[in-house]
Amino acid sequence: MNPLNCQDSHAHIYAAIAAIPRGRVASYGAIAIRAGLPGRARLVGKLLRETPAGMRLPWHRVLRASGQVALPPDSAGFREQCRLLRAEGVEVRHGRVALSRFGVDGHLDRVLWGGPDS
DNA sequence: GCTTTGACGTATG
DNA sequence: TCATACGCCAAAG
Repeated sequence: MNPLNCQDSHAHIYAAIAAIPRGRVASYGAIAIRAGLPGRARLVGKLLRETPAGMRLPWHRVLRASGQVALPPDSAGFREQCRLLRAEGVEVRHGRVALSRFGVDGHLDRVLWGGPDS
């Protein structure tokens, strides 16, 4: 395979995140899987960390598998994420979201997220 | 080139 | 619910 593969991975990850419906959330692992990189959730986090501010990406919809926000509770990013989520109608309790209700990778919804038919 | 670090995940107790 | 252990891999030192 090409050494340029990692670049390709980035594109897939961005696409996966951009595909999260408004008012829903997805875990890093789910993003990784959708990007064709199972088991590489850390790469997703790495990428988001390095993502420039000018990027129009719904990064706030990406949470841990536990539903917890992956940023330090005392950081500005944490508050920003909670704010953006609530603005979309997602309930955030003590830095956590009920994936059973809002998670795209939950049980509801390969249908909701996968697209029209997948 | 080896070691450490990290916006993670799953398994166990 | 919390803590510990291990797997994963790119980037930085």
